[in-house]
Amino acid sequence: MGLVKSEKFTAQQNSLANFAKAFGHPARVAILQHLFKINSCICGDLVNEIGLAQPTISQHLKELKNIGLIKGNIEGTSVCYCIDLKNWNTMKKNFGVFLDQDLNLNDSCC
Amino acid sequence: MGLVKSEKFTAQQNSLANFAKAFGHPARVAILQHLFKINSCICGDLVNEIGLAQPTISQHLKELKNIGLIKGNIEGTSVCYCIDLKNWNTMKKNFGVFLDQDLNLNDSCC
DNA sequence: ATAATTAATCGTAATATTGCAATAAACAAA
DNA sequence: TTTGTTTATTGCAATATTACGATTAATTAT
Repeated sequence: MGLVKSEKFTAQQNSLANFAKAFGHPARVAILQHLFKINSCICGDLVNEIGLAQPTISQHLKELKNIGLIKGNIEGTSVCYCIDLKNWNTMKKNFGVFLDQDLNLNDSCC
Repeated sequence: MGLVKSEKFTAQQNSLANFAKAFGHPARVAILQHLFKINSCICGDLVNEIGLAQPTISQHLKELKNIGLIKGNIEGTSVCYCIDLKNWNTMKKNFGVFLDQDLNLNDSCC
């Protein structure tokens, strides 16, 4: 009923799904790409860059921050966001294991 | 409005987000893992394996099939599902580029 | 102090997702 | 043909997500 039955799954499965969910919106993909590209931090430029309203971008940033992929530092009246490389690498490793499952597969079937 | 403004983003960003969305539910993660593990095909065993109702599993299978990650062959009264390795590898390559963005990043900031 | 700037939060509308009971469809076995 | 088996579909209820206008909070500039 609109709510995931997480208790049926392992912690790893839930964790992977949650990170995937974070990547499951193009705005969040674009935000992460822009943060990587700029290499240093960014704030409300993302609103101009992406073209969604400020509260919408702010909401996406909050989700990325909640799951730990980015962090934000207050600099005067603006906020400087950047990738949290430590968490990114942990996520990346787990995702890698999932994506490399095909290496154990001899052949397709059916 | 509950509806993504896809036109604001590139085809690549939308594609990546769509694959991520497919991984964004632990049941679909579990289904894919089980298909890889069994190495050959599977059908309604997934219902027993995962513990969600049959229509729910059927719905998740449909989503995975729609995005091209699995394919199903009818075998008498049951359906044999398996990974679509060709599409899996395409997805994997695109995801890899996204995940490897950190390699261009000299240092974190803020 | 007042005004301007920036970002977060609140409230709300529209749409999407999840889950399942009930049913249908397709086939196999008796 | 009738019965059982398996999977898909329909319909619906509950919850989640997306988006944004309006507002608030915090800081800076005048």
